Amino acid sequence: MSKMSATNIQITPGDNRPIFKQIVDGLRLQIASGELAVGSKLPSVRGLALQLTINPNTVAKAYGELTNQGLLEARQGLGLFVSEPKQRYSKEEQHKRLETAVSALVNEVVYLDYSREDVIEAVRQALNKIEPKG
Amino acid sequence: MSKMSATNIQITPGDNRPIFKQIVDGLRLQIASGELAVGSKLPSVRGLALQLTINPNTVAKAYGELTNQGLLEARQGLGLFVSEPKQRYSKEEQHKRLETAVSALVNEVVYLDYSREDVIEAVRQALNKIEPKG
DNA sequence: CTTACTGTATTATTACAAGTGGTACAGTGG
DNA sequence: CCACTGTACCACTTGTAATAATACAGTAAG
Repeated sequence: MSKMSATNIQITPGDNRPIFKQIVDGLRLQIASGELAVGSKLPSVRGLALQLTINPNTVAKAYGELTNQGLLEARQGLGLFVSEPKQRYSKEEQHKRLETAVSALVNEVVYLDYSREDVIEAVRQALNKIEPKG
Repeated sequence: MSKMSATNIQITPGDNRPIFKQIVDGLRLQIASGELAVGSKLPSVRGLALQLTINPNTVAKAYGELTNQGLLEARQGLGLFVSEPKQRYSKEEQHKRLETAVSALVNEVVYLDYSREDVIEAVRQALNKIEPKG
């Protein structure tokens, strides 16, 4: 009963993001949506690397990133666990990140044949998928 | 009367995007908003490089990217001009790009202390800024 | 024709990120 | 002790970003 950690992380070769980034993003979403509950244990660095057939260092890099972000906590010798999310950005930093992310979105879709409402609706649906009670 | 091309492109050192990407994004937005009208001439590769104190090759790379995207057209020996925007993505490609862009946004803001409505409102305002009659 | 401007292409070099591979170490639990 | 954890290195390869220096064909004006 020790193999409770089978996160549905998928590495898609067609993705333009680096592997470690795909892992970070994937886990962030799973944690945000509650699919990965607070306190649950993650697959080991070597285990997930074996499962995804990638290098353990790549997994470690992703885990380290998430640990720095405060989403994971390590218990020495035991493994990594999902921790209580805590806000570590200042008001200004948060605003800047929101603006940057929004600008990136607008830049991407500005020449797509979608109306403003189409884009906004897509954002709304994506947000609703993540945390039904956000 | 030949110096009509003073695009307000700015290279911010704090930006995590590469220089050529900043130029591409900046020009895309200026063209989309009409700030750079169709048919207007762009600063020369060497001129803009001098103005931004960057390498001409970097400007050429950005211009080449925009030309590939169909936003610019070169008239041999004369310079680059903003061309009529033409859609070159399939329905599926457009949908994929929208979804990818939206996912990236959601990933960025999911742990920021903003409500769904806050995020959507930020997107709406950013879209309104771009093309008032989109 | 000459000169000076356009975009474009090529080659070289430097710097850095991403990924793989291997090794090592401290802490934990059987 | 032994097998498992995360973490930290080091070396190597690959690809991208940026700078630098040329070179070439087309255009316009003198």
